[in-house]
Amino acid sequence: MHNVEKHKKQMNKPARKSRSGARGSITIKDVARYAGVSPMTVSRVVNGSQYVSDATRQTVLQAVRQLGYSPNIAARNLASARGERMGLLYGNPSASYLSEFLVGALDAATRHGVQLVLEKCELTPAASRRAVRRLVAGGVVGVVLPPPLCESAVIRAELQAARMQIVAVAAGRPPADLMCVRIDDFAAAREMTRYLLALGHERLGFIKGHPNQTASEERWRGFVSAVEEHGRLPAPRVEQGFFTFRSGLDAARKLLATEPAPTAIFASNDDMAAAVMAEAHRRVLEVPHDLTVVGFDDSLIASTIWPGLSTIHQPIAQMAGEAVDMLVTAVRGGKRGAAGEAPHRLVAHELIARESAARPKGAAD
Amino acid sequence: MHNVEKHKKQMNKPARKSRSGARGSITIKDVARYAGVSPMTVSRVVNGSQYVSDATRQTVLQAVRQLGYSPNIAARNLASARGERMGLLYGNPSASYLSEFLVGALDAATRHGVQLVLEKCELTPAASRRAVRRLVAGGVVGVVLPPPLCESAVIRAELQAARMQIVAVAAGRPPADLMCVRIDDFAAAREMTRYLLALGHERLGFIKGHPNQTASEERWRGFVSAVEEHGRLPAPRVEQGFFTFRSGLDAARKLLATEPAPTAIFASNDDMAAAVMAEAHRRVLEVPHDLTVVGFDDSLIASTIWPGLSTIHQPIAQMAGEAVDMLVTAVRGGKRGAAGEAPHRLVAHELIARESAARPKGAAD
DNA sequence: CCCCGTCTTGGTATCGCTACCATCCTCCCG
DNA sequence: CGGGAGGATGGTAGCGATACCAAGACGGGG
Repeated sequence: MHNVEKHKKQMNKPARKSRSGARGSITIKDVARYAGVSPMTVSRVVNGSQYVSDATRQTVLQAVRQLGYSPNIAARNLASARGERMGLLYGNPSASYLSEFLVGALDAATRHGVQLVLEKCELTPAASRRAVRRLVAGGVVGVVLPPPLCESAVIRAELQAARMQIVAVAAGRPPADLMCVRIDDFAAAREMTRYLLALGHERLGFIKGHPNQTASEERWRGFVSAVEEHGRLPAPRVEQGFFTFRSGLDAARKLLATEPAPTAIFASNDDMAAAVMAEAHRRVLEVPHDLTVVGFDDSLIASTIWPGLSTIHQPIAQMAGEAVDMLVTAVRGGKRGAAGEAPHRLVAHELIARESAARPKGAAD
Repeated sequence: MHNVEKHKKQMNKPARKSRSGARGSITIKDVARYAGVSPMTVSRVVNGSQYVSDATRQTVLQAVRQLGYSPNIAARNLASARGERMGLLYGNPSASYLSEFLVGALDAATRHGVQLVLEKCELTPAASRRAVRRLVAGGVVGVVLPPPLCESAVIRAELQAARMQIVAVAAGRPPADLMCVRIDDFAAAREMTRYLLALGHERLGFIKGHPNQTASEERWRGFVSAVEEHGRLPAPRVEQGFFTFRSGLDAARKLLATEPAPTAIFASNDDMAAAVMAEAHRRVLEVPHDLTVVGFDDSLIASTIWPGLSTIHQPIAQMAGEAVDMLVTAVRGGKRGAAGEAPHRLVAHELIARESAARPKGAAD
């Protein structure tokens, strides 16, 4: 209070609010008038400039609060040449993935004041071309590429031809010249496998992911790595899957038909893990008592079904947000970096232990 | 071509593109200069005004295409007082629901040039209050309310106190004074039940939805209605569920333990239906040969699992889009309609027949 | 042949904000 | 005690588009 008076910044108290634009909303000028400063100062306060005295800042902040001022993004974007459009090209990842992804991306977009444009795209070259054309027509300057689209060389080529900035998300093993946000699929799969081994499982089954995604191979490598570092195990049973429930069902059928059957099955994603659980039930095997099942992704189904699936969690929303951050930086910085290294960001995954994993039946308790 | 020359609109062909703002992008003025018309005319063409001659329109359109012009949304919003912020308050609907919802909402938002602000909110009064406060602080003027939040009187009250426009989506039986987009849960459930009856099922089981959602009751009423209109059936078995997989599992256990067991079970949503299938498998019942299972919502899980779940599809993205349309209309039209009837929009649902439903075992083929 | 209404088109003034520069004040150092 | 560095503030000029009004062009009725 003292500060305020000393600095002669007193609140004017005009009875009527918002009389300026007649458009109803409060503008920066209203706040300026109310706080007895210039619009520029208000702008500085709102944007966190250091060149404002504390006293003034407080006065302005109070005025903002009292008037319920919120800056007009359109004007702000216009004046500061922000508000670029960013594209989000999505294929058909699982809906739960997309959902979280959207939340994260949209949040970051709002924070940066950029607009997010969604575009759906099949994996065919023709569809890619069409999608990219639509993005270009929409004035999009950068694109976020969630899986599985980030694996498509065609789409990347199309986008690069259109001189778009690209950030791939969650590609297993991305090219070095592509900006990318991802988890370490290798380390995560290794960690999960170690977890199974630590529980005492020795007869392991593994269901691989779709061969056209590099993440599949990374997860497989992680599994193998843990098995090898443990040593002295019977050779694990392996089946090829394609990330779908159906393919998981087929794989599970084969794995459980072998004799002796695995005591733990690690599926490369949750959909397939859920299928393993379904097949186990049909064979009247209790999960986790008779069979341990774990997945990867922590997708919706993992926590929907019962017992809950132990799996690897990716902070999808956070990753999407960082991808947008990265894109904004790249676009604003204008860093068409000399074709060399592009920024890669590795975020932490997390092993979520739910009810689907336990010690094998024979094990000492 | 003749038209063009007659009207003296010839393309100037300045070699260099985009020289104005040095900000890189092409502005309306560039196009105007290139096409030899005034910026206003370009604006009219781009916005589809009727007061432009065909010849001029063509010239301008070509200029737009050649220059790759795309209007600056920020400027447009600023000049035309658009670009309002709309909120999307989401609780924890299934992720797949949210995902589709976001896609539809975001698309509509982009179309209208409004910004979409996401806000997560638990169902407690405190959390609601906080969420609403954040929305207000964010300058949001209208809110879309997907289920289950649209059922919360607390949230509605909070929002109304903040003088927000509200559109509820998919509330089963919404108050008349609330703008709303939904399907006819009653009719849909009746249709599904008739479908089961038409297949020849007579011993039916039904799992109710969460009692705090009006949609649950509507679906139940639809089921009852179809059963009654058919007449002469053994009384259906009914269990209370809560829309979760776990609750479906419990309900299924009870339903399948009765003697004689139902030949068809209608769960009030897909998660519970999936649980019924899981429980059936554990009892070594083949779906659909030994038991028919149907759900409601066509959520992700319905098409993920095998056999695929027959269910009721809601056009979620479309509904979200219409909700945003409605909100924009309400906000721009300033229709604080006299507390009476608010617009309700009923969209068509669709019965999706997948593999989980078939004639009962005993039935003549 | 004039006048007026309708179709087209162009100017001008913002919209709300920030970039940029000018200014003024304060305080420190020689 | 003067000069200068740098903090704090204000003024001005747009950003790129549309709203609104004014003004030509054109054709038909009196």
